[in-house]
Amino acid sequence: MQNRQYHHGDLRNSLIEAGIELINREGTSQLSLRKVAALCGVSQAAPYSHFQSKEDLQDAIRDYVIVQFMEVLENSIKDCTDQNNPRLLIQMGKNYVMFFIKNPQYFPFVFSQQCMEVNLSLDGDDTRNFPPFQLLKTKAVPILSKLGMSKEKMEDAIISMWATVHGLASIATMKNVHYNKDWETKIEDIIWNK
Amino acid sequence: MQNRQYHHGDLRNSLIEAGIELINREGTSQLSLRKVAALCGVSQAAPYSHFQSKEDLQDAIRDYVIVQFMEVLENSIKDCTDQNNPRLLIQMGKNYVMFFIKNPQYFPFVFSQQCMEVNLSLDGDDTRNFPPFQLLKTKAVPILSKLGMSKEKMEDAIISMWATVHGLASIATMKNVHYNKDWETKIEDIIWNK
DNA sequence: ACACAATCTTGACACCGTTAAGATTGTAAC
DNA sequence: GTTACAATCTTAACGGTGTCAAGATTGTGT
Repeated sequence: MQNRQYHHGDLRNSLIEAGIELINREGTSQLSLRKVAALCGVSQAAPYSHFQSKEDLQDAIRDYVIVQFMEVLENSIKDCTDQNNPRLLIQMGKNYVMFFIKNPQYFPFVFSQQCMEVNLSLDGDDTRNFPPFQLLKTKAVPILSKLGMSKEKMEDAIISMWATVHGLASIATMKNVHYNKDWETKIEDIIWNK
Repeated sequence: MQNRQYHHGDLRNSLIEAGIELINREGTSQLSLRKVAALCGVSQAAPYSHFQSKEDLQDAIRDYVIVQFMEVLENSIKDCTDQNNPRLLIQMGKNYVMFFIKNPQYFPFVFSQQCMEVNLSLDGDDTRNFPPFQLLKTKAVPILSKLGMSKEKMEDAIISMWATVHGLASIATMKNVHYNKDWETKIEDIIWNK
């Protein structure tokens, strides 16, 4: 691992982390393979030993961000003793929005492209489902079942929940949005107001 | 207006329409000044006589799309005899989502950047507010007032309504979304389910 | 007829993603 | 230890991009 000539040692991960740094510093639109390579001190074509294309690197960075996102969501409900309390869903929703308010650059990056599978239906294949929505599904189904909700209504309700928090995150992370209240304390009121 | 040498005649509008065509045909990411110029039969630098930058052209195209969008929203409620019927808000919401389902390319384009002002609060300056949200505001306030809703709750409710339909549009226009039902007939159920 | 401003072209620059060809290095087999 | 091989990285080049400077063309008003 000497003074790194040629072999970097851990270039793949370094490229991902440099990409994260670039997105945070200059925004999603400023992410480029050449800048990321330069940040890692390698030539412009070096990334192609680890990624097939820029989109491939973006996918890897996206996965990296989603892992962080999932940690936040899971931490937000791990203290709930009663896993059947509807408050659990509010907690998750609140943290969904706050994650992107705290990292506004991540929102257009995570949702810019087409790269993730989403299964909105309650039946069907969930194996490759977008992890945050899959988490909502698995947590919401038992809670709503206990409330006596039909399967049809349940599907609508779960989509509605995701749409609300996702839309709120989208709106709150827009650049020229003026809101004279504190998101952290208001999100809950807004979500409830359905 | 002969056989257009040099002076095109209506290049500014032609560039905007060519941009629209390009977005519909190849997607937002494929929009480029040079392609748009080529579509209009002018040189690569010609657009700079009418737009300061690519972003400036994008803003003009965005305005053009938003005008179409506003026509759809206004048409969706012009037949409502009772302007105080809450159904009016559902109608608008449904058409908000359907506009982007019918034109999926427009969603990432209209909401990609930072160029529009948004005032979420009920007070404050609405003169340059994002027109679709401003329309929702002006229509929702009298309806919710008649229902006896407080101003504080009203603000939350209006934000919540926008978030829900906006999130629904965002989700429905994602590329790899699987939904085994018809959006047109289900949107209303999903919105109601709050 | 002239002057001027608006409009458009040509040519260049830096940056970008991507590829081909080849150089360097770690590793496993002998 | 030497040798072969695969992985990794570099250099050089291609076409595409936004942008700017210089100058050519044209409509318009004096």
